[in-house]
Amino acid sequence: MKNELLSIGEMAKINNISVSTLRLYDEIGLIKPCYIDSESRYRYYNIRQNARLDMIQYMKALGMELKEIREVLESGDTKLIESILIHRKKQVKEQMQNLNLQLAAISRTIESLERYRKSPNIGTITIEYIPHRKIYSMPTSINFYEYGIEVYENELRELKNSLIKHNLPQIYYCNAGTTMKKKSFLEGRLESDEIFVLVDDNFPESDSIKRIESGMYVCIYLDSFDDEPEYAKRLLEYCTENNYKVAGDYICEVLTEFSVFDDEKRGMFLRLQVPVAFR
Amino acid sequence: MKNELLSIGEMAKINNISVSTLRLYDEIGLIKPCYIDSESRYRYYNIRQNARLDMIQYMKALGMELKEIREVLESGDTKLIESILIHRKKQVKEQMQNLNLQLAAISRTIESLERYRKSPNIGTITIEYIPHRKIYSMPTSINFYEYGIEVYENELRELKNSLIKHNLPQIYYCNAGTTMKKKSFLEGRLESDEIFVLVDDNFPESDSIKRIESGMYVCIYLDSFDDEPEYAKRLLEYCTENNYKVAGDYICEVLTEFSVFDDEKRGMFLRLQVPVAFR
DNA sequence: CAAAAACTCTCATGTCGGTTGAGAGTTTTG
DNA sequence: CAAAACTCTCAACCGACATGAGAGTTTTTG
Repeated sequence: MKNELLSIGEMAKINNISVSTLRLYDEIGLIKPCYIDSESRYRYYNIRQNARLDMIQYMKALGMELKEIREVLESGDTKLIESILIHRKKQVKEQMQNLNLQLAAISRTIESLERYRKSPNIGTITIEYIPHRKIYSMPTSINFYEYGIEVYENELRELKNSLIKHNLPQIYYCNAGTTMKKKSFLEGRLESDEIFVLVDDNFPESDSIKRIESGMYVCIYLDSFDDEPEYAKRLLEYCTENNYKVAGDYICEVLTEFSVFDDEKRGMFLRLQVPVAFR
Repeated sequence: MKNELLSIGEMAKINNISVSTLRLYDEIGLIKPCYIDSESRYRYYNIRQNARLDMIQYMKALGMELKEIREVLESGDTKLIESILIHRKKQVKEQMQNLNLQLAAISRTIESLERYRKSPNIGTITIEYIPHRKIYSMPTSINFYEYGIEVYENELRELKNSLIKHNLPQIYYCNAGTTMKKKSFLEGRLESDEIFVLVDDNFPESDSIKRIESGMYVCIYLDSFDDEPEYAKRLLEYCTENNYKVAGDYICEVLTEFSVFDDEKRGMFLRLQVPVAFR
């Protein structure tokens, strides 16, 4: 081996890159060895080619694709690289936003799991302060209490598609819930009013995004939609017996949902709640 | 088609997913159609299976891999999902850091391109205020001015590997530079002292990371390392003629580098500089 | 100077999360 | 009952490599 020339292994080592990557780069024309032995087909590089390889690695670190890098290297056009970078900048910003949403969602989910593990027994009634929340909601087109779970699932689909249409990250589609008018609840009629998902507090209020005020809520816990009618009744009875004055609409909130156990049912942890006023 | 069953196309549509994705999920066991016609092999889903599909899509939105999702669904273990999520959280945070670095590097590069286009003619001498900078540096093991570009390239490799060893993002490896002691410069001897890369201002100072103070610098612009000796000489002459008192070490800074034009040389834009004191 | 070790070659395959397409068969619609 | 719409399986493709087989080459070692 001549003094000046580096074998592919040496070139790889001094550049912290793998031999196969160098071969790939040769194949796609990113960086060709300066000399190829015509008999053995061995590739040999010149140390000066490091400059080009540095450039390649730098552009890669900027997130450019190999195809783009090749175009830049072929054209030698600084305008081209600039336009690619400006485009890339947008991409990166979007990715960061997505990651932020993901991170928040992951944290929410971990918390939700913790809550699930420490959850009260089914049927427990509590009186809790619940901070304010924001929801993305849609009126239900049918009273799904009168029909089966299929109708509820359809409503859910519509909510999901509506979220997508409104360009809201689909990641919010989880922990859904439904509301019922105070009047219906008090009169013991199960009449669905709205279906919703919780969203970030910093979304501006609008037609579909509204705020549920904080306050004291009487709550009852359960683990299946099937039991909602019965437990809603118990909740109402409890309020009546204890003379709590229902101060707003009824909410059925999904705290945790793991549809992992079988295909047929949503494995859930629910909290039915009504705001109550003291005095 | 029975009332209860959804064809794969219907299932796809109501879930905003493609038919082929559903087939893939079937194949890898994420979600199996509840009924397959034994003659036509057509897949049919139940609307209740949306719950499982929702779960899948949600976990996907959290950045989980399909394999992980399958494991969670198979085991039905909330501990498993939690450990995956905790791990994923770390990943996401790392990714965000990387993206932040990328974004900064992209912006620097775009600026550098702009600067390149508005750069003064070769040989221009300026007197400029240069804000303080931070550098990651290594002493040069040989005086590369005495040897060829190969020796300089070797020093560069060492700097690069040193960066990697110190766990500094490789993205800083760009816009390298070298320094020379004030004494050497004043006596007209070309003796390399250090080789460096610029790093973020918020890195803490250490053995290898130090601060170059802000100040007025006499500078000369050029476009090739080959010309450095000559232009360094001109810089010194200029200082002498104009009675500028050299106040610190000489710096050779790479402002822009595009090794795109050929394999043999670094296509560069350089600024030689010495700090000067006015009294 | 020969044998062993280390290296390199080409070519094929796998990774992930799908998408696209071909060619054949099935269901729905008018 | 024909046409349109749908679905099936199977294979190939994307990007940026990694891995491995089997053959050949170079370098090191004794």
